[in-house]
Amino acid sequence: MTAPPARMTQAQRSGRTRERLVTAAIDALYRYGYAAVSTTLVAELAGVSRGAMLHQFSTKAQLMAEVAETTHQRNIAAYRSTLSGNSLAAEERLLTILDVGWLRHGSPDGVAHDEIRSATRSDPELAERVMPVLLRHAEETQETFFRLMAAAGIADRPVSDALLTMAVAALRGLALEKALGQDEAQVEAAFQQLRRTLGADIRDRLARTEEPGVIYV
Amino acid sequence: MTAPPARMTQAQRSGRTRERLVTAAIDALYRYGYAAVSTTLVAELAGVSRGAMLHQFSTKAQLMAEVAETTHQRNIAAYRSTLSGNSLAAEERLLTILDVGWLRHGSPDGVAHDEIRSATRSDPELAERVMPVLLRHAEETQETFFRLMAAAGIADRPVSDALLTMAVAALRGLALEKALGQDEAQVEAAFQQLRRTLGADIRDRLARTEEPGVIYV
DNA sequence: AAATAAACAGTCAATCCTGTTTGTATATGC
DNA sequence: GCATATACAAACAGGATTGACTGTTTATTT
Repeated sequence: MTAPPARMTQAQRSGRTRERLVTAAIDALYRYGYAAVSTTLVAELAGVSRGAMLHQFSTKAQLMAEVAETTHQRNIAAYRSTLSGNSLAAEERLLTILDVGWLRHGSPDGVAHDEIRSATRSDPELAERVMPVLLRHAEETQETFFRLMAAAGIADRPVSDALLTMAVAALRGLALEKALGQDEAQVEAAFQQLRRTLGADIRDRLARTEEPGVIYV
Repeated sequence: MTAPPARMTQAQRSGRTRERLVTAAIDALYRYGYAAVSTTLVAELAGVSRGAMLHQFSTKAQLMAEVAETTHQRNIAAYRSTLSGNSLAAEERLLTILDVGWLRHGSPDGVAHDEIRSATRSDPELAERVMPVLLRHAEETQETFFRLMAAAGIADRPVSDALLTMAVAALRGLALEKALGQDEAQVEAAFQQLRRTLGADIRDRLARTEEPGVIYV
Protein backbone atom coordinates (compact mmCIF):
# COMPACT_ATOMS: atom_id res chain seq x y z
CA MET A 1 0.00 0.00 0.00
CA THR A 2 1.75 3.09 -1.29
CA ALA A 3 0.56 6.56 -0.40
CA PRO A 4 -1.82 8.12 -2.90
CA PRO A 5 -0.07 10.64 -5.23
CA ALA A 6 -1.29 13.56 -3.08
CA ARG A 7 -2.76 16.15 -5.39
CA MET A 8 -0.91 19.47 -5.25
CA THR A 9 -1.15 22.73 -7.15
CA GLN A 10 1.67 23.70 -9.51
CA ALA A 11 2.81 26.38 -7.10
CA GLN A 12 2.96 23.85 -4.29
CA ARG A 13 4.96 21.43 -6.41
CA SER A 14 7.42 24.11 -7.46
CA GLY A 15 7.75 25.47 -3.96
CA ARG A 16 8.34 22.03 -2.57
CA THR A 17 11.18 21.08 -4.89
CA ARG A 18 12.73 24.53 -4.74
CA GLU A 19 12.75 24.36 -0.97
CA ARG A 20 14.19 20.87 -1.00
CA LEU A 21 16.97 21.98 -3.32
CA VAL A 22 17.82 25.09 -1.33
CA THR A 23 17.85 23.14 1.92
CA ALA A 24 20.09 20.47 0.45
CA ALA A 25 22.40 23.10 -1.00
CA ILE A 26 22.80 24.86 2.34
CA ASP A 27 23.55 21.58 4.03
CA ALA A 28 26.08 20.60 1.38
CA LEU A 29 27.79 24.00 1.48
CA TYR A 30 27.98 23.80 5.24
CA ARG A 31 29.43 20.31 5.25
CA TYR A 32 31.72 20.28 2.22
CA GLY A 33 32.33 23.86 1.09
CA TYR A 34 31.47 25.42 -2.26
CA ALA A 35 34.15 23.77 -4.35
CA ALA A 36 32.97 20.31 -3.39
CA VAL A 37 29.30 21.02 -4.08
CA SER A 38 28.16 19.90 -7.53
CA THR A 39 24.65 20.35 -8.81
CA THR A 40 24.41 16.59 -9.14
CA LEU A 41 25.22 16.19 -5.46
CA VAL A 42 22.61 18.75 -4.45
CA ALA A 43 19.95 17.03 -6.53
CA GLU A 44 20.78 13.69 -4.98
CA LEU A 45 20.76 15.04 -1.43
CA ALA A 46 17.48 16.78 -2.13
CA GLY A 47 15.94 13.62 -3.55
CA VAL A 48 15.05 15.55 -6.70
CA SER A 49 15.72 14.46 -10.26
CA ARG A 50 18.27 16.33 -12.27
CA GLY A 51 15.58 17.34 -14.72
CA ALA A 52 13.41 18.86 -12.01
CA MET A 53 16.37 20.77 -10.64
CA LEU A 54 17.29 22.20 -14.01
CA HIS A 55 13.69 23.20 -14.53
CA GLN A 56 13.60 25.20 -11.30
CA PHE A 57 17.16 26.54 -11.43
CA SER A 58 18.54 26.51 -14.91
CA THR A 59 22.09 27.31 -13.75
CA LYS A 60 24.12 26.62 -10.66
CA ALA A 61 24.48 30.36 -10.10
CA GLN A 62 20.72 30.76 -9.93
CA LEU A 63 20.44 28.13 -7.25
CA MET A 64 23.21 29.80 -5.27
CA ALA A 65 21.54 33.19 -5.59
CA GLU A 66 18.41 31.72 -4.07
CA VAL A 67 20.48 30.16 -1.28
CA ALA A 68 22.10 33.52 -0.58
CA GLU A 69 18.73 35.19 -0.43
CA THR A 70 17.16 32.59 1.83
CA THR A 71 20.02 32.49 4.30
CA HIS A 72 20.18 36.27 4.46
CA GLN A 73 16.48 36.51 5.19
CA ARG A 74 16.80 34.01 8.01
CA ASN A 75 19.78 35.92 9.37
CA ILE A 76 17.97 39.22 9.61
CA ALA A 77 14.96 37.43 11.05
CA ALA A 78 17.23 36.17 13.83
CA TYR A 79 18.50 39.69 14.58
CA ARG A 80 14.99 41.07 14.62
CA SER A 81 13.52 38.45 16.87
CA THR A 82 16.37 38.80 19.35
CA LEU A 83 16.24 42.57 19.45
CA SER A 84 12.52 43.11 19.38
CA GLY A 85 11.83 40.99 22.44
CA ASN A 86 13.84 42.72 25.12
CA SER A 87 14.84 46.33 25.59
CA LEU A 88 18.45 46.56 26.69
CA ALA A 89 20.80 49.43 27.38
CA ALA A 90 22.87 50.62 24.43
CA GLU A 91 26.06 48.72 25.21
CA GLU A 92 24.29 45.48 26.00
CA ARG A 93 22.21 45.83 22.88
CA LEU A 94 25.20 46.24 20.60
CA LEU A 95 26.97 43.29 22.19
CA THR A 96 23.83 41.23 21.76
CA ILE A 97 24.01 41.96 18.05
CA LEU A 98 27.55 40.66 18.08
CA ASP A 99 26.42 37.51 19.84
CA VAL A 100 23.69 36.89 17.31
CA GLY A 101 26.19 37.54 14.56
CA TRP A 102 28.51 34.93 15.96
CA LEU A 103 25.68 32.44 16.31
CA ARG A 104 24.52 33.02 12.76
CA HIS A 105 27.92 33.02 11.12
CA GLY A 106 28.62 29.64 12.64
CA SER A 107 25.27 28.19 11.61
CA PRO A 108 24.76 26.27 8.36
CA ASP A 109 22.99 29.33 6.95
CA GLY A 110 25.88 31.61 7.78
CA VAL A 111 28.55 29.23 6.57
CA ALA A 112 26.67 28.64 3.33
CA HIS A 113 26.30 32.37 2.77
CA ASP A 114 29.99 33.00 3.36
CA GLU A 115 30.98 30.06 1.16
CA ILE A 116 29.03 31.52 -1.72
CA ARG A 117 30.48 34.92 -1.04
CA SER A 118 34.09 33.82 -1.18
CA ALA A 119 33.44 31.54 -4.14
CA THR A 120 32.55 34.57 -6.25
CA ARG A 121 36.26 35.31 -6.28
CA SER A 122 37.00 32.27 -8.44
CA ASP A 123 33.76 31.93 -10.38
CA PRO A 124 32.93 34.90 -12.63
CA GLU A 125 29.56 33.47 -13.59
CA LEU A 126 28.60 33.11 -9.95
CA ALA A 127 29.86 36.59 -9.21
CA GLU A 128 27.79 38.14 -11.95
CA ARG A 129 24.61 36.55 -10.70
CA VAL A 130 25.19 36.73 -6.94
CA MET A 131 27.27 39.82 -6.25
CA PRO A 132 24.37 42.22 -6.79
CA VAL A 133 22.42 40.26 -4.21
CA LEU A 134 25.28 40.31 -1.71
CA LEU A 135 25.83 44.02 -2.20
CA ARG A 136 22.18 44.67 -1.56
CA HIS A 137 22.39 42.65 1.64
CA ALA A 138 25.49 44.56 2.71
CA GLU A 139 23.88 47.97 2.17
CA GLU A 140 20.78 46.84 3.97
CA THR A 141 22.86 45.69 6.92
CA GLN A 142 24.91 48.88 7.03
CA GLU A 143 21.75 50.95 7.03
CA THR A 144 20.12 48.97 9.80
CA PHE A 145 23.25 48.95 11.92
CA PHE A 146 23.66 52.66 11.52
CA ARG A 147 20.13 53.25 12.77
CA LEU A 148 20.92 51.16 15.83
CA MET A 149 24.12 53.07 16.43
CA ALA A 150 22.36 56.38 15.98
CA ALA A 151 19.67 55.32 18.42
CA ALA A 152 22.48 54.52 20.86
CA GLY A 153 23.81 58.05 20.47
CA ILE A 154 26.66 57.36 18.03
CA ALA A 155 25.28 58.91 14.86
CA ASP A 156 28.55 58.80 12.98
CA ARG A 157 28.27 57.00 9.67
CA PRO A 158 31.99 56.37 9.00
CA VAL A 159 32.45 55.02 12.51
CA SER A 160 29.39 52.85 12.21
CA ASP A 161 30.52 51.44 8.87
CA ALA A 162 34.05 50.79 10.05
CA LEU A 163 32.87 49.06 13.19
CA LEU A 164 30.47 46.90 11.24
CA THR A 165 32.93 45.97 8.52
CA MET A 166 35.56 45.10 11.07
CA ALA A 167 33.24 43.04 13.24
CA VAL A 168 31.77 41.14 10.31
CA ALA A 169 35.22 40.41 8.89
CA ALA A 170 36.32 39.09 12.26
CA LEU A 171 33.23 36.92 12.59
CA ARG A 172 33.77 35.53 9.11
CA GLY A 173 37.37 34.77 9.92
CA LEU A 174 36.46 33.06 13.17
CA ALA A 175 33.62 31.13 11.58
CA LEU A 176 36.04 29.85 8.96
CA GLU A 177 38.40 28.64 11.67
CA LYS A 178 35.55 26.74 13.21
CA ALA A 179 34.53 25.30 9.87
CA LEU A 180 38.11 24.21 9.29
CA GLY A 181 37.86 22.17 12.43
CA GLN A 182 40.16 24.24 14.60
CA ASP A 183 39.95 23.75 18.34
CA GLU A 184 36.47 24.89 19.39
CA ALA A 185 37.53 26.23 22.78
CA GLN A 186 40.32 28.23 21.21
CA VAL A 187 38.00 29.80 18.65
CA GLU A 188 35.41 30.52 21.31
CA ALA A 189 38.06 32.22 23.43
CA ALA A 190 39.04 34.33 20.45
CA PHE A 191 35.43 35.38 20.03
CA GLN A 192 35.26 36.35 23.69
CA GLN A 193 38.36 38.41 23.11
CA LEU A 194 36.64 40.17 20.23
CA ARG A 195 33.59 40.72 22.35
CA ARG A 196 35.58 42.16 25.21
CA THR A 197 37.59 44.42 22.94
CA LEU A 198 34.62 45.75 21.01
CA GLY A 199 32.68 46.14 24.23
CA ALA A 200 35.38 48.36 25.65
CA ASP A 201 35.49 50.46 22.52
CA ILE A 202 31.75 50.94 22.46
CA ARG A 203 31.69 51.79 26.16
CA ASP A 204 34.37 54.33 25.47
CA ARG A 205 32.45 55.90 22.62
CA LEU A 206 29.22 55.97 24.57
CA ALA A 207 30.93 57.76 27.42
CA ARG A 208 31.65 60.65 25.06
CA THR A 209 28.03 61.12 24.00
CA GLU A 210 24.92 62.31 25.80
CA GLU A 211 23.25 59.74 28.04
CA PRO A 212 22.55 56.78 25.71
CA GLY A 213 19.63 55.21 27.53
CA VAL A 214 17.46 52.47 26.13
CA ILE A 215 17.19 51.92 22.40
CA TYR A 216 13.92 51.27 20.69
CA VAL A 217 13.96 49.68 17.28
CA MET B 1 71.85 34.46 -32.75
CA THR B 2 70.17 32.52 -29.98
CA ALA B 3 71.64 32.35 -26.51
CA PRO B 4 73.83 29.32 -25.85
CA PRO B 5 72.04 26.60 -23.83
CA ALA B 6 73.63 27.89 -20.65
CA ARG B 7 75.06 24.95 -18.80
CA MET B 8 73.46 24.43 -15.39
CA THR B 9 73.76 21.80 -12.71
CA GLN B 10 70.81 19.51 -12.05
CA ALA B 11 70.15 21.27 -8.76
CA GLN B 12 70.08 24.61 -10.55
CA ARG B 13 67.69 23.33 -13.18
CA SER B 14 65.35 21.87 -10.60
CA GLY B 15 65.51 24.94 -8.42
CA ARG B 16 64.78 27.18 -11.36
CA THR B 17 61.66 25.40 -12.52
CA ARG B 18 60.43 24.84 -8.97
CA GLU B 19 60.78 28.52 -8.26
CA ARG B 20 59.05 29.46 -11.48
CA LEU B 21 56.16 27.17 -10.66
CA VAL B 22 55.79 28.38 -7.10
CA THR B 23 55.92 32.00 -8.20
CA ALA B 24 53.31 31.42 -10.89
CA ALA B 25 51.11 29.53 -8.45
CA ILE B 26 51.20 32.36 -5.92
CA ASP B 27 50.35 34.85 -8.62
CA ALA B 28 47.48 32.73 -9.89
CA LEU B 29 46.09 32.12 -6.41
CA TYR B 30 46.27 35.82 -5.71
CA ARG B 31 44.53 36.78 -8.92
CA TYR B 32 41.96 34.04 -9.42
CA GLY B 33 41.54 32.13 -6.16
CA TYR B 34 42.19 28.46 -5.52
CA ALA B 35 39.17 27.04 -7.32
CA ALA B 36 40.15 28.71 -10.57
CA VAL B 37 43.77 27.60 -10.43
CA SER B 38 44.44 24.44 -12.41
CA THR B 39 47.84 22.83 -12.68
CA THR B 40 47.69 23.42 -16.41
CA LEU B 41 47.25 27.14 -15.85
CA VAL B 42 50.16 27.30 -13.44
CA ALA B 43 52.44 25.49 -15.88
CA GLU B 44 51.47 27.88 -18.66
CA LEU B 45 51.98 30.99 -16.51
CA ALA B 46 55.32 29.64 -15.36
CA GLY B 47 56.42 28.93 -18.91
CA VAL B 48 57.14 25.35 -17.90
CA SER B 49 55.99 22.24 -19.68
CA ARG B 50 53.42 20.08 -18.05
CA GLY B 51 55.86 17.23 -17.97
CA ALA B 52 58.47 19.27 -16.13
CA MET B 53 55.88 20.39 -13.64
CA LEU B 54 54.71 16.87 -12.92
CA HIS B 55 58.30 15.82 -12.50
CA GLN B 56 58.93 18.41 -9.81
CA PHE B 57 55.52 18.24 -8.14
CA SER B 58 53.80 14.97 -8.84
CA THR B 59 50.49 16.16 -7.41
CA LYS B 60 48.72 19.46 -7.12
CA ALA B 61 48.73 19.12 -3.34
CA GLN B 62 52.52 18.89 -3.31
CA LEU B 63 52.85 22.12 -5.26
CA MET B 64 50.45 23.81 -2.89
CA ALA B 65 52.36 22.55 0.13
CA GLU B 66 55.48 24.15 -1.26
CA VAL B 67 53.60 27.37 -1.89
CA ALA B 68 52.35 27.34 1.70
CA GLU B 69 55.85 26.82 2.98
CA THR B 70 57.42 29.51 0.82
CA THR B 71 54.82 32.15 1.61
CA HIS B 72 55.02 31.40 5.32
CA GLN B 73 58.79 31.74 5.33
CA ARG B 74 58.55 35.09 3.62
CA ASN B 75 55.91 36.18 6.10
CA ILE B 76 58.01 35.46 9.14
CA ALA B 77 61.00 37.05 7.42
CA ALA B 78 58.93 40.23 7.10
CA TYR B 79 58.05 40.19 10.80
CA ARG B 80 61.65 39.60 11.80
CA SER B 81 63.13 42.30 9.63
CA THR B 82 60.59 44.85 10.85
CA LEU B 83 61.06 44.02 14.49
CA SER B 84 64.78 43.53 14.61
CA GLY B 85 65.63 46.94 13.23
CA ASN B 86 64.05 49.30 15.74
CA SER B 87 63.42 48.93 19.45
CA LEU B 88 59.97 50.23 20.28
CA ALA B 89 57.97 50.39 23.48
CA ALA B 90 55.70 47.42 24.15
CA GLU B 91 52.45 48.89 22.84
CA GLU B 92 54.03 50.29 19.70
CA ARG B 93 55.79 47.02 19.09
CA LEU B 94 52.61 44.97 19.27
CA LEU B 95 50.79 47.37 16.98
CA THR B 96 53.66 47.18 14.54
CA ILE B 97 53.16 43.44 14.41
CA LEU B 98 49.54 44.07 13.54
CA ASP B 99 50.58 46.45 10.77
CA VAL B 100 52.97 43.93 9.29
CA GLY B 101 50.25 41.32 9.56
CA TRP B 102 47.88 43.50 7.59
CA LEU B 103 50.48 44.21 4.97
CA ARG B 104 51.34 40.55 4.57
CA HIS B 105 47.78 39.24 4.56
CA GLY B 106 46.94 41.60 1.72
CA SER B 107 50.03 40.69 -0.27
CA PRO B 108 50.02 37.96 -2.95
CA ASP B 109 51.90 35.72 -0.51
CA GLY B 110 49.32 36.20 2.21
CA VAL B 111 46.34 35.82 -0.09
CA ALA B 112 47.80 32.67 -1.62
CA HIS B 113 48.43 31.19 1.81
CA ASP B 114 44.89 31.92 2.96
CA GLU B 115 43.44 30.58 -0.30
CA ILE B 116 45.19 27.29 0.22
CA ARG B 117 44.11 27.22 3.83
CA SER B 118 40.42 27.66 3.12
CA ALA B 119 40.56 25.29 0.15
CA THR B 120 41.46 22.44 2.48
CA ARG B 121 37.85 22.54 3.58
CA SER B 122 36.64 21.24 0.23
CA ASP B 123 39.62 19.19 -0.89
CA PRO B 124 40.48 16.23 1.37
CA GLU B 125 43.60 15.38 -0.58
CA LEU B 126 44.89 18.90 -0.21
CA ALA B 127 44.01 18.87 3.47
CA GLU B 128 45.92 15.68 4.11
CA ARG B 129 49.06 17.04 2.52
CA VAL B 130 48.89 20.66 3.63
CA MET B 131 47.16 20.73 7.00
CA PRO B 132 50.19 19.40 8.89
CA VAL B 133 52.22 22.22 7.39
CA LEU B 134 49.64 24.83 8.32
CA LEU B 135 49.35 23.51 11.85
CA ARG B 136 53.10 23.68 12.25
CA HIS B 137 53.06 27.29 11.07
CA ALA B 138 50.27 28.10 13.50
CA GLU B 139 52.10 26.61 16.48
CA GLU B 140 55.29 28.38 15.50
CA THR B 141 53.43 31.67 15.28
CA GLN B 142 51.69 31.16 18.61
CA GLU B 143 54.98 30.41 20.29
CA THR B 144 56.73 33.44 18.83
CA PHE B 145 53.84 35.74 19.63
CA PHE B 146 53.71 34.48 23.18
CA ARG B 147 57.38 35.27 23.67
CA LEU B 148 56.75 38.79 22.46
CA MET B 149 53.80 39.17 24.77
CA ALA B 150 55.79 37.79 27.68
CA ALA B 151 58.61 40.19 26.93
CA ALA B 152 56.03 42.97 27.03
CA GLY B 153 54.97 41.84 30.48
CA ILE B 154 51.83 39.89 29.55
CA ALA B 155 52.97 36.35 30.17
CA ASP B 156 49.52 34.82 29.97
CA ARG B 157 49.30 32.04 27.42
CA PRO B 158 45.48 31.85 27.06
CA VAL B 159 45.30 35.61 26.63
CA SER B 160 48.13 35.60 24.12
CA ASP B 161 46.52 32.80 22.11
CA ALA B 162 43.09 34.39 22.14
CA LEU B 163 44.45 37.75 21.07
CA LEU B 164 46.43 36.19 18.27
CA THR B 165 43.63 33.98 16.99
CA MET B 166 41.23 36.88 17.03
CA ALA B 167 43.57 39.27 15.30
CA VAL B 168 44.56 36.80 12.61
CA ALA B 169 40.93 35.88 11.95
CA ALA B 170 40.09 39.56 11.59
CA LEU B 171 43.01 40.14 9.24
CA ARG B 172 41.97 37.16 7.14
CA GLY B 173 38.42 38.44 6.97
CA LEU B 174 39.54 41.92 5.98
CA ALA B 175 42.01 40.61 3.43
CA LEU B 176 39.23 38.59 1.86
CA GLU B 177 37.08 41.71 1.56
CA LYS B 178 39.91 43.42 -0.21
CA ALA B 179 40.45 40.46 -2.50
CA LEU B 180 36.75 40.46 -3.32
CA GLY B 181 37.16 43.98 -4.58
CA GLN B 182 35.29 45.75 -1.82
CA ASP B 183 35.85 49.46 -1.43
CA GLU B 184 39.51 49.91 -0.46
CA ALA B 185 38.93 52.93 1.74
CA GLN B 186 36.17 51.17 3.59
CA VAL B 187 38.34 48.13 4.28
CA GLU B 188 41.24 50.30 5.31
CA ALA B 189 38.98 52.17 7.73
CA ALA B 190 37.88 48.84 9.18
CA PHE B 191 41.49 47.87 9.71
CA GLN B 192 42.13 51.16 11.49
CA GLN B 193 39.16 50.37 13.68
CA LEU B 194 40.71 47.01 14.53
CA ARG B 195 44.00 48.68 15.24
CA ARG B 196 42.45 51.25 17.50
CA THR B 197 40.40 48.68 19.35
CA LEU B 198 43.24 46.24 19.89
CA GLY B 199 45.55 49.10 20.81
CA ALA B 200 43.21 50.17 23.58
CA ASP B 201 42.96 46.63 24.87
CA ILE B 202 46.71 46.16 24.95
CA ARG B 203 47.23 49.51 26.62
CA ASP B 204 44.70 48.44 29.19
CA ARG B 205 46.45 45.15 29.85
CA LEU B 206 49.87 46.74 30.02
CA ALA B 207 48.63 49.21 32.61
CA ARG B 208 47.89 46.28 34.92
CA THR B 209 51.42 44.87 34.74
CA GLU B 210 54.76 46.07 36.01
CA GLU B 211 56.46 48.75 33.91
CA PRO B 212 56.63 47.22 30.40
CA GLY B 213 59.60 49.12 29.00
CA VAL B 214 61.35 48.24 25.79
CA ILE B 215 61.22 44.76 24.35
CA TYR B 216 64.26 43.05 22.95
CA VAL B 217 63.75 40.13 20.62
C1' DA C 1 -13.22 16.77 -21.77
C1' DA C 2 -9.78 18.68 -24.68
C1' DA C 3 -5.98 21.72 -25.14
C1' DT C 4 -2.32 23.97 -23.18
C1' DA C 5 1.18 24.84 -19.92
C1' DA C 6 3.98 23.62 -16.21
C1' DA C 7 6.71 20.24 -13.65
C1' DC C 8 9.44 16.30 -13.84
C1' DA C 9 12.65 12.35 -15.51
C1' DG C 10 16.71 10.73 -17.51
C1' DT C 11 20.20 10.73 -21.15
C1' DC C 12 23.75 13.06 -23.86
C1' DA C 13 27.44 16.12 -25.60
C1' DA C 14 31.08 19.11 -24.71
C1' DT C 15 34.49 20.60 -21.69
C1' DC C 16 37.93 20.56 -18.32
C1' DC C 17 41.23 18.66 -15.08
C1' DT C 18 44.40 15.47 -13.00
C1' DG C 19 47.89 12.22 -13.08
C1' DT C 20 49.99 8.36 -16.08
C1' DT C 21 52.75 6.99 -19.63
C1' DT C 22 56.12 6.96 -23.21
C1' DG C 23 59.96 9.06 -25.14
C1' DT C 24 63.98 12.58 -25.38
C1' DA C 25 67.68 15.59 -23.73
C1' DT C 26 70.89 16.95 -20.31
C1' DA C 27 73.89 16.29 -16.43
C1' DT C 28 76.59 13.24 -13.35
C1' DG C 29 79.56 9.29 -11.76
C1' DC C 30 82.79 5.78 -12.85
C1' DG D 1 83.82 8.20 -22.80
C1' DC D 2 80.14 5.48 -21.30
C1' DA D 3 76.48 4.17 -18.16
C1' DT D 4 73.13 5.91 -15.30
C1' DA D 5 70.17 9.05 -13.22
C1' DT D 6 67.80 13.21 -13.42
C1' DA D 7 65.16 16.79 -15.83
C1' DC D 8 62.05 17.81 -19.44
C1' DA D 9 58.38 17.18 -23.27
C1' DA D 10 53.99 15.92 -24.98
C1' DA D 11 50.32 12.93 -25.80
C1' DC D 12 46.76 10.15 -23.49
C1' DA D 13 43.25 7.91 -20.46
C1' DG D 14 39.94 8.22 -16.92
C1' DG D 15 36.73 10.76 -14.36
C1' DA D 16 33.77 14.52 -13.22
C1' DT D 17 30.71 18.45 -14.10
C1' DT D 18 27.50 21.45 -16.37
C1' DG D 19 23.73 22.59 -19.11
C1' DA D 20 21.07 20.98 -23.34
C1' DC D 21 17.79 17.93 -25.10
C1' DT D 22 13.82 14.59 -25.64
C1' DG D 23 10.05 12.68 -23.82
C1' DT D 24 6.47 11.86 -19.98
C1' DT D 25 3.36 13.07 -16.28
C1' DT D 26 0.53 16.26 -13.74
C1' DA D 27 -2.06 20.46 -13.29
C1' DT D 28 -4.75 24.34 -15.30
C1' DT D 29 -7.78 26.57 -18.52
C1' DT D 30 -11.47 26.90 -21.64
